[in-house]
Amino acid sequence: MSATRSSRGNGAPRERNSKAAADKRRLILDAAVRVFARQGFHACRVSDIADEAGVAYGLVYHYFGSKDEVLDTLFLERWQVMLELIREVDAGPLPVREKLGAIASFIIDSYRHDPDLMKVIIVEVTRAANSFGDTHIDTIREAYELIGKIVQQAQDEGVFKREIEARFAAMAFYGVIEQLLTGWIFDLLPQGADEFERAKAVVVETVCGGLEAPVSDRTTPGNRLPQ
Amino acid sequence: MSATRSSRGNGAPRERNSKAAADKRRLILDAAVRVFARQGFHACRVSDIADEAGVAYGLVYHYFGSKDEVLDTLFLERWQVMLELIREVDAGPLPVREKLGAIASFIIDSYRHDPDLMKVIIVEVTRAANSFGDTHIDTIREAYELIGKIVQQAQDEGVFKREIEARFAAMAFYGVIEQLLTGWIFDLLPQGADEFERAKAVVVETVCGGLEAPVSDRTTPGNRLPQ
DNA sequence: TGCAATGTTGACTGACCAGTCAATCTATTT
DNA sequence: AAATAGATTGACTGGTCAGTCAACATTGCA
Repeated sequence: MSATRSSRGNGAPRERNSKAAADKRRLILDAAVRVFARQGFHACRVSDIADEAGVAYGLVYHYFGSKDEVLDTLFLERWQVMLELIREVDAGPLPVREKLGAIASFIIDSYRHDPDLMKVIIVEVTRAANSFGDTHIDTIREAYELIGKIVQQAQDEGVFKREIEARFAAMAFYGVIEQLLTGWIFDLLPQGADEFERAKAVVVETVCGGLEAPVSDRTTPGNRLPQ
Repeated sequence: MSATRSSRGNGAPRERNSKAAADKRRLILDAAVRVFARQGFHACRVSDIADEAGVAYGLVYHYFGSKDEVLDTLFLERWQVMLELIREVDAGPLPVREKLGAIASFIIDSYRHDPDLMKVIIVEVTRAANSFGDTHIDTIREAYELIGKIVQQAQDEGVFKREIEARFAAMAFYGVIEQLLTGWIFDLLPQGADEFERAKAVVVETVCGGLEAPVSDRTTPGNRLPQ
């Protein structure tokens, strides 16, 4: 399965018909999201994707080097956007609580906006050791590390207590979010605009509540990170 | 893939050679854990399991109805033990923090004792919507609900604040644990006896810290659950 | 000793499906 | 209008693998 990864890095043809071509490519990607979400990556056939997109079987291979590459593309496309968001938040001047709140909001809104895509990313990539998770491990790790950096800074400022290692705290934070999405994906938690908003509050309340230092410690600024 | 689920519910032959037969069965199960952990359920062949166990291909089908049934068995075997532990803890008289601590300890110790098995359960079942996760959803849900019950009780006692719904809190708690295991599985977090112990503290600190009510609210006992 | 009954073997089959490719179509350029 | 290049089609192939089965082995009992 994971043998034939990629081969034609580009995917999208250049000039000329590029507009129409890009549209077809997107059509296939969107169809793939639906099919992967409905049947799972392993259980679906490439022909299911083609059928869902209303194109011929071979066209999938015109735009993508392999079935794997379709999923890779979907994952990277979304994860890069998320990494960018986290980097921006990290660089900004907000207090930790709001930084983490912004990240939680982004991920939960991603789910609200396209639950199928997030389902596919979580189910087929983020948790899939031995297959896609392993392939993209460095990309995934980067998110954890950026969150860890935010926690670290809060610890340096004395807002978060130091007893809990930043790495651990970052995993905890991300874990809570992903588990909430998992709850929605498996239909274990009710969904809806209200629920999503409340979930955002839960993430921040729960995790930050447990990480914050007693008010006294707000002294000792410690050494901030160079940048 | 998920078509031929079960057919011979028993699996273990009865009397007579039952001792030796049970051993062979276990031999196959243990081999399957290693193979599933190493290659993943989808990527491995039944012959890999047979080879790893040092038995003939056909013997796997003597003890199990299908490849799926092997994984089902591994999952259920472990999950039932966990459910029992949670039920005991729930019924006991400990304060919430210790109840949740005991659950976190159990899961983390399960990983320490048999990381391959926990890897398989998390990667192939717990997060696998559309395949095994879907099949076992009710069994999985039960764990979340039992944890929710513990949180609920703490809220009734005024130890945990009521703003965060028990269901959410339970998911958050479990999510933190599973994400830590995921960190170890993907080699994103260092492992070792010390790390595991610290992780237990992190889970309880982080989540309970965020859920506990300010000391004042310890009044209003509210209505306890009937039992 | 002989006869069930269960344990064990591995070659074989039938279905399935990712990926290929030669042919056809469409648009753009000159 | 002819030429070129990319877009689109879908039948076909080659390999893979879950599951079957008929034969052989071992065990316990009568």
